[in-house]
Order: sequence, then C-alpha cells, then structure tokens
Amino acid sequence: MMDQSVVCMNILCQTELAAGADCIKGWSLRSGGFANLCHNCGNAYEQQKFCELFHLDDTGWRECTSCGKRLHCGCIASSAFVVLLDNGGVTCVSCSNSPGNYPKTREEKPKETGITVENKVGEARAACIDNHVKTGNLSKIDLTILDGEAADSSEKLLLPSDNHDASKSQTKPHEKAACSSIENAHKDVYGSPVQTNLTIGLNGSPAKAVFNTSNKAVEEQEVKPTLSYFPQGIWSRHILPKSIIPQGFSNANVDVSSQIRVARPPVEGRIKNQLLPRYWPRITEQELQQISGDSNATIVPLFEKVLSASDAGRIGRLVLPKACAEAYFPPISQPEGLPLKINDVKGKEWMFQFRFWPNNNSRMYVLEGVTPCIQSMQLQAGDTVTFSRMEPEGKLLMGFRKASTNASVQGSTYSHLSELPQNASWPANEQHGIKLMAGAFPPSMLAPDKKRSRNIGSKSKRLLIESQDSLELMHTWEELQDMLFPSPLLKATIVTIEDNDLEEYEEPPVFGKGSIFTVCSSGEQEQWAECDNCSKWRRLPADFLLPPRWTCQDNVWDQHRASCLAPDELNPRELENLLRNAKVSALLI
DNA sequence: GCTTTGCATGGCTGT
DNA sequence: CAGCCATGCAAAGCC
Repeated sequence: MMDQSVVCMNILCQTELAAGADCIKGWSLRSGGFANLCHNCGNAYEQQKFCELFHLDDTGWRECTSCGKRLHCGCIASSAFVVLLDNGGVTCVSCSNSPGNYPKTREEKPKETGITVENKVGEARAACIDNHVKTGNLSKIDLTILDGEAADSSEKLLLPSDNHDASKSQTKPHEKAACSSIENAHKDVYGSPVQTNLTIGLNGSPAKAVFNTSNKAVEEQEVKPTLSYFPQGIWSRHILPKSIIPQGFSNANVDVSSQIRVARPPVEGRIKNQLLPRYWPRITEQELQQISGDSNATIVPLFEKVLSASDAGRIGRLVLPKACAEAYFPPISQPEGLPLKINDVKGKEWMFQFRFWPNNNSRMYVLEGVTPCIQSMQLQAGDTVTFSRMEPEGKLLMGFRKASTNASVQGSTYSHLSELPQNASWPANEQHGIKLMAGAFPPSMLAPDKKRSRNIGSKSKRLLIESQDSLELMHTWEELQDMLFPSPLLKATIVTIEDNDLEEYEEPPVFGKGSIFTVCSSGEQEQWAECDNCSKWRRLPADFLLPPRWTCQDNVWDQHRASCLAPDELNPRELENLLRNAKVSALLI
C-alpha cells in the first residue's frame, strides 16, 4: 500500500491523488499492490515504478533526450505521445516528427539497433511500435501505455511486475485473456502499419490506370493514391514552415518504421473500425494557423463532427464518435469518465466531462457540458466542430466551421472538400489549384446564396445538406467519373486484352477541366471553357478534351481570343444565360 | 413543473 | 448483419 501522494499518469487528468484517499472527483482511490488506479481516468499508475523505469526525477519529470523539453511522467505513461527509445531515452513527438532531429540522445549515441525513422516528405509521418519489448517491466508498462481499453479489462495486469510475482498479482483468466488480446492488438496496430493507415490520394506511388481509347475508364488496375490518413492522429504537420496541404489530407508520402516504440494507446475498436471518413479532419492550413497563432506549435488535426440537433441542443451533450473518442481522448474505464480541458480557437479553456454510457455491450461516448461552448461559438445543428491536438503539450483544441462556411463558394475555385459526400475518398482538388466550371460542378456550388441546410427527411438526420444539393452532388459524382482522364502529358501504352485495345498509363488519372456544351443555331455542338487566368469564357470545339488547366493562350481555335486581353465573346446577358442553362441541364441530368 | 441524467430503441451505415 | 449513434423517454433531481 502506498502512502505517498501521486499524480495520475494521464496527461489530461493528472489529478493529484493520495493512496487511500478520495480524489478530487469524490471517487475513492483504489489501492492494490504497488499501484493505484485513478478513478478520474482509470489509469493505473505507480509513481515509483514509473520513475525507475523511465528514469524520471523525483517529481516525475524527465527531459526529452532530443530537445531537452521537460516531459511529465503522465506524458510517458498515457497517450501523451512520447516516443520511447531503445536506449532507454524518451523523446517528445515534436522531436520524433522533426527530420534530422531524431533519433538522438543528448548524453549518448543511439544504439544501432534503436530507432530509425524514414521521412520522405517531412511532415506527415507515422510511427510504429516494435512489438518486441525487451524487458519484462517495459512490457507491462507498455501495455499501460498502449491500450486505452486496458483500463477497462485489465487494470491489474497493468501493474509493474518486478515487485510482485504472478501469484501475488492474482491475474484472473479473463484478465490474462485480456492481456493476450492487448498484446495482439499491440501487434495488430503497430506490427502491421498497413492495417492502421489508410492511404488515399493522387500523388505518388504505384499508380496505374487503364483507359480505353475513348478515354473512359473501363478498368482500374491499381490506383493507389498516397494521401495519407492516420486514424490515430499520428499524422501531423508543423505550422511553420507552412506547407501546402489540402483540407484534411496530407500530401505526403509516409513511410512507417517498424522499429519505433511510441507511447500511444492502441484501442481495439480502432483496429476493428477504421475511422469513418466523415470524421476525417478537413481543417485547412489557414485554420491550423489560426489555431496555432504565433506559436511554433504543431497542430495535429484529430477529427471533426457535424453537430446533430441533439448535439447542438440545450441538453449540452455532444455525442462523440466512438472510434474518435477511443483513439484521441484519454482512456476511461468508468462511465463517469473524467473532466477534459479543451481550448477553443480563441484560447479560452473549456472544461467538459468526457464520459460514456454503456450501450448494447458497447459504449457511447459523450462530452457533457458543451452548451456554453456551443453557444459561445454560436453553433447550431449542421455546423462542424473540429478537434485537434497541440504538440508537444498534448493540449486538446476545439475549433468549428459554420455550415454557412462549408456551403459557400468563393469564386469558382473548388476549395471545400467538405462539400463532397463525406464518405467519398476524393483527393482535394485545391491541391492542384484546379478550378472547375459551371458545367462540371453542381450549380449549388456556383450559386452565390443558399438557403441554410436542413435535415434530409426524418431518415437521415445525420447528413445536413439541402436535399437539392444531395441530388446535385450525386449528379456531380457521376460527372466526375467522366472528368477523370489520363494526363495529356503522358503517353499511353497500348495493350490488347481480349481483342480490345486499351491505353495503359503509369500515372493515375487527372481531373479534366469542366466546360459547358451548347448547341448553336446551326445545330452544331460547341463547348465553352473558362480561362483559368482571366475567367473569360471562350468557345472551343465540342470534341476538345480540356486539360485540368486551360487559359486563353491555349485557345488555338480562335487567334483573336487567344489572349486574356481579348474581350469576352459573350456579353454579360449571354454569359448569364449560358451559366443558367448549364445549371438547368445539370439538374435535368 | 422543469431540468438533468442515464438508458433504451431503432434507423442507418459499413463490412 | 453488426454496431454506431441520434434521439426518445423515464426516472431522479432541483427549484
């Protein structure tokens, strides 16, 4: 039985607790063996053991072996994103994320068998834990660190083991099973990074698409885009220097080292259920900068959620997606949960109660007490709240995006991926600066003003978009299929499959520029395209396939209008008719 | 009587 | 079909 005052290992809890006494939440502190369980967050801890194992000083602090920043034992013991080195050192995530700054220790050289990080692009990266833990103690501690659910099912087995043998630990069979499952989960998550990283995107690696000669994609052999998404929030970006990454996606290739130990709690639910795309953070670089302010902090976008009516209602409970809650918030074993400090973009600190309800042998996670925050942000159903984490402090940040912002269109630049169906794994076009035109994208995206969103009937209160928009979006997706075509810069390899000549390309398809087709008085079909420089509309042959970017200089069919200085062929009224007709046509389709 | 809390239900979505 | 999650509802608490 311990009698010294200790601090809960959870960085977001860190309640100071005395063995045998009640913690500040009024829950009695359970004591057993050499460890205690914080009933705030459910984390098992034992200060002395942690201090020994991680060479913490008496106050439970330790310096990052890379940058010298002070790391609290809570960081090391919980999901606070500290990388453990084979040589016994620890480093903060910001160091582990900084190319060239890792691995190294201040006092000693890293072991050859230690950690390697391959970082091809620099910002987004993933770390992977080697499931070979060399010491028994570390093995146990790692379980504490790694498994958020562990607090649920295997509190005792989380204890350091060297001062109490197996007989004393009284591990029950089901706990052993839990231990096994944890270890398996450990291997599943970190031993096989492919399983945990969803790779999406346009740039990059092995991509091969096959088209038939009419440029319609008839078969997709292997289109393996490489925008990366890390459900564990591992992908991060440094605000400074600024990078060009589209909303919600990293354009970085990510290589995963299998030789790094990361103090990050794997959660079985996260293994089984990848984070749904609708929760992928779509925060923009600008928003990230806004959040980070002038600080040199790294903002890790975690997830976001469109507020439901009940979320935004007066009841003050925000239902959290289970996978997100388990992946990014501190592990909780008691339904009471724990208080969670979250800062908003203005720097104001909010205290919510992060808890869960048992639900059909599962859990339903909620943030309670959100009403003041929701009201402060003037949010309502349909708006989006975003959750991020500031590194290296591990501070949680809460931002928001008004639905009106989501739906707005500035100019014709398609700069809001959030407009697209949330389950669509589509690359962010703005990465390439693509502008899409009236005929290519839904009229709703071109319309300057819109009614505010409402629920689509009673069946799907989850998607808060105009029913008209939903039709338009569907139409747009169909059109998008036709917009994909091989880059004009690439030469195709003709392959014959079952007497059909197919064009094979080594690169994935690109977006073609949208256009408007009209029929002139003579009955001849013609095409109108908007210049990407001057936004003037030019007449083109109907059979011309527009590249992603097209300007007046490319107008080889009309030398008089092959310059942006040339006046519009259409007067404002004709242009208005053209756009309106295009809108009507799109709706009819 | 109103609000808060905790649980249950069932629609919906992803596998 | 499993399970997430939006929401309804009853019980408890509070004014």
